[in-house]
Amino acid sequence: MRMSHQFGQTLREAPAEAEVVSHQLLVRAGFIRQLGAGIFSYLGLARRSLTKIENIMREEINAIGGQEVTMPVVHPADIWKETGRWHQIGTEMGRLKDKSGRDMALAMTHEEVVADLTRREVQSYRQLPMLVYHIQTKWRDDPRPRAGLIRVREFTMLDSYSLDADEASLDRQYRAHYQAYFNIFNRCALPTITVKSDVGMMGGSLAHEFMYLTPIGEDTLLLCDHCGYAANRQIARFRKPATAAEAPQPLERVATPGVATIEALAEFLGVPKARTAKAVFLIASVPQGDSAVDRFVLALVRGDMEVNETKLANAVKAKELRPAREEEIRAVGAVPGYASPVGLDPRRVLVVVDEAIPTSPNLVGGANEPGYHTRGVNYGRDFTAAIVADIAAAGEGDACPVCGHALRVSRGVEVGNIFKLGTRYTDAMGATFLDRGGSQRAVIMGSYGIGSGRLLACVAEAHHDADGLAWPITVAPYQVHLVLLPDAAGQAQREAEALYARLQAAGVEVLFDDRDERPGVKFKDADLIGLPLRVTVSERSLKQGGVELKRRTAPDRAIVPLGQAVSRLQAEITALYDAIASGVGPVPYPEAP
RNA sequence: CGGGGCGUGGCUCAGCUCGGUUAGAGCACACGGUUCGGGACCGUGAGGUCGGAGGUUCAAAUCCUCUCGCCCCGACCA
Repeated sequence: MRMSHQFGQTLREAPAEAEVVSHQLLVRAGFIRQLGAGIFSYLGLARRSLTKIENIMREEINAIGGQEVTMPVVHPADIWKETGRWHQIGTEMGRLKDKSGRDMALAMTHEEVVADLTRREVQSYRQLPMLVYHIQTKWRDDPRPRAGLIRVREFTMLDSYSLDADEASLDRQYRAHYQAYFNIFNRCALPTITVKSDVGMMGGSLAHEFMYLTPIGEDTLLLCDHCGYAANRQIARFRKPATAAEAPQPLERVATPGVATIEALAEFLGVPKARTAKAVFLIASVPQGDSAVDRFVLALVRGDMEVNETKLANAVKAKELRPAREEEIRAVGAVPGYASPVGLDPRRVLVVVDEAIPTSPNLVGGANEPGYHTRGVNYGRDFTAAIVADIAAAGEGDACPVCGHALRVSRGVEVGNIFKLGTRYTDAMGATFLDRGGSQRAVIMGSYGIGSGRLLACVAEAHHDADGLAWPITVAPYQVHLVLLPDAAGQAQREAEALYARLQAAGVEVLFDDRDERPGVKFKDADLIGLPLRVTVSERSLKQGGVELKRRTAPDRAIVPLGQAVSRLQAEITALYDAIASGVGPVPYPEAP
């Protein structure tokens, strides 16, 4: 490609709205342009990198038995109504009507389409297992797109769907993806870890997320450096410090004027926070049939802990949780700041307590009366809960649920995830097969996804310096940046043109800077675009005996004779590929629960 | 959706508080010249419904109302 005719120019300054470095650099280097909030065009350079990423995805998924298909971006709403997600999913789904007024949906994901295909195509266990995948556009009307390509509304995703006759077979496909995904990320030179994750709107029984650790990440992760436990904060467990067993004390009302927080309460009464109970009020929207009903929830955790809303939502099977408003709290007879489940009407309040509450005797709770608390509150004797579950949030320094060592908090970007879905979609849509014994059963599904644009952005985050991008060769839009610095005699031009032709003939991917620009501009642009290898042809280099070769990530420059330039570049390219290949290999599958 | 911020040539911004000539600068772009290995210099030039609509006023980029868009912070996801 000749830069003189490259569509899209480099920018000296990034647009003011670009905050994260991958966004700034991808825009400045001419990879992407924004059309609207979370909507981007991908120019030539980005397109080439994305194609490389997607081909890596194809190779790895083909290698575990995947068959590439293409499923539609626009769906009749009917299939989404069949699984109930038409109603369960809110504003995030893009909805439209066709000319006849029929409800249509923009694809957010493709479980419904896969299940529909499956019920048409699969009749027998003899056809299973199968794995279909595609690389296709999705639309999710995210409430808050941000950070360039990290979080967008229209995006392209590799998603694969496994179809199995039994759990053991699903498990094999799940594990195959676990490895294949690491291969994909390793081949893109993006360091990732896996964490156990919430199953969210997908449903299902087991899920892992692949995380690129970075402070700009939106997910909070809990990691154990000792045993390797890793989980998204949404579901992270931890060992809760036990409180000493003691005989139940009688209830005692104490005046605590102006003491409305746990901090203040613990200090006022001189008790540890672990001896207090914290009540949090929320309104849960719980699906019921095609609609949802609001439940008033009192969540109770010990004062030394926080409520984890994802865990709580799962415990009450809510699709949505929001904090209760003050008047809603008063309406059930509780008092903000002095609340307690003791004495509340269980018909109006769904009481959910953390699992640590029943084993923590003689807590201090609110008295449901301004300015008063109650000592000696005991679960079972003074109140009970509709649900007892783990609803407390893990945080920095909490004890690892597996080995007890301190957990560490880190931020990460979710670049991929894998789900064991089970039969949620195939049951709903009647995708069944006849098993060996002749009985009809639902196909068991798994779904697995990687966002290609987000992956590209993460690679940019991981590989750049003060001068610009520095692509790993597997993702770089071109392998070689050929820089021509013209001379008066025209020799450099002739040699550069000849080298450009020979490199192309040899199958080397070259970006040829043939523009009429000053050297400084060309070098700055080369660094900004970040191709792995740079070759300069100039009067100076020719005098020194050939062309100048430089790696983007190293300061050294070498003069290579013209006759050896192609073979030397090929050797460099091979070496760069080999270096990345050496980082690809089997990873252990975490067997621990 | 709640909170905050910003919309002025392709990009970065000034001008707005206190209304008043033809709305400015740098970068980028075109032409001429001098330059030519790390984002050159001089000259000339082109390019702007000041996001949009309505209002106040003799007069609006500037004040008011509405509206659209974008960014950031909190509840969701590849």
